[in-house]
Amino acid sequence: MATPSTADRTAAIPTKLMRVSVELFAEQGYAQTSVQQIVDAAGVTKGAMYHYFRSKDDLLFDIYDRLLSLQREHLDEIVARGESAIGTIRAVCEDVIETSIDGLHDGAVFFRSQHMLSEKRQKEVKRRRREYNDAFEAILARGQRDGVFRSDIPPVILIAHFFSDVHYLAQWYSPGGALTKHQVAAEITDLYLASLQPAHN
Amino acid sequence: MATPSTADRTAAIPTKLMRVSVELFAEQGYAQTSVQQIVDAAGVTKGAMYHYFRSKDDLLFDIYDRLLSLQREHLDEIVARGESAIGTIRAVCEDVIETSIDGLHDGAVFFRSQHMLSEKRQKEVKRRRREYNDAFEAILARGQRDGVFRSDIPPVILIAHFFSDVHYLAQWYSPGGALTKHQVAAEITDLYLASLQPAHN
DNA sequence: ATTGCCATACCAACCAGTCGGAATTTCCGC
DNA sequence: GCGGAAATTCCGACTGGTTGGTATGGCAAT
Repeated sequence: MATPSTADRTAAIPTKLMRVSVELFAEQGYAQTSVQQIVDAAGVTKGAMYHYFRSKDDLLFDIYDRLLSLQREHLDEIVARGESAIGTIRAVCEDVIETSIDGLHDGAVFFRSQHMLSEKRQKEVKRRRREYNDAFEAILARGQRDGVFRSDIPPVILIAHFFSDVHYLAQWYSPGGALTKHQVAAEITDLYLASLQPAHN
Repeated sequence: MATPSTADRTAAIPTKLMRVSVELFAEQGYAQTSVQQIVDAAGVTKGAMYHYFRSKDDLLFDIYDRLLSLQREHLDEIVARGESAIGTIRAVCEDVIETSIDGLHDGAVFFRSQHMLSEKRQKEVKRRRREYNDAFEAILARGQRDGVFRSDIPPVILIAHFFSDVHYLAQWYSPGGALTKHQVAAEITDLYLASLQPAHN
């Protein structure tokens, strides 16, 4: 049959809604995007949307949930490899950047629309981000014990110095440009690792 | 007299409105802040606000205008000193960070609410930011010619690597914490300069 | 016939911006 | 320095339009 099965259809609509809403949120911002726009762009009606999502807020939170889960998953996998501190940091750094480029839209929404979430969900997002931070800090600390990372700068600054690049990506990187994501990931990682080196005497 | 002079009064209300609106925008976001909230917090009414500002948009743009002008001014002053490329970059870097910390609220609004501005004003903001970028890039290029900065990484990445830290500041830095702004400025600048160093052989 | 899926019509809430006018200050001729 | 007209500053009720969310009902499948 030409028509998709029921299971495909019911799965297709929520997916379509999420894809479309991310794009619109990234382009226009969460507040500037009306539910009507979303459902129009997705080719359905409000009835369908409110059947699958309890609120517009849910649509936004799902973006966060997806990204947070994905990054956490990747981090755990890389740490589990048991490489050296430098190797681990390099792998994490490159992976996060490439992943962020793959989902540039998500990233843009992520960093701009936190305060649009309900108090409760903001807390949730913060908690999971802190978890990620802590895991990252642990790798840094290991490198410092091993003497391969500088210890003269507070960890909080070292961490911020890394995440700032990831945040900023959506502000300047354009997939159509001259730089491939692998290049960007490798080069930013290089810069970061260079700044982590202990002072040479 | 106990009552302030006329000149003070007429200047006081727009100033108060701007101060209050920055705080509210930073806390709740531009879209989530109603004009009513702003005027209530400022202790005036809508009539007063719409007497001094043509729209809510104006209130937001003024924040951008102020910050953009200030930063540009500082940059020009530092470049005019005619120091070495390294010295200039260091001074610019430290100054931008300290200035950003002084106006953390402004920064938070700045980086989150660009898309709330009218198309025209977004263009204007972009233009002025690009001007700043170009001036910054010129300093980098000079350092590369002098051989004190690495040349194996595209300037656009070098620039992004710097601005990302400034952007991210409002996300993690808290003025009440253990770190002074001078410390933070000096240490982030250190990290940046370390990553700029040519590969040692 | 009952249940999940979705369209259409509708609503109550809210919000940026307006408007007529009141209060106050500034200006100016004398 | 004074009287009053003109201009400025500010008030607050009101409006047109939009929005997130709901209620009702039809349709298809089990």
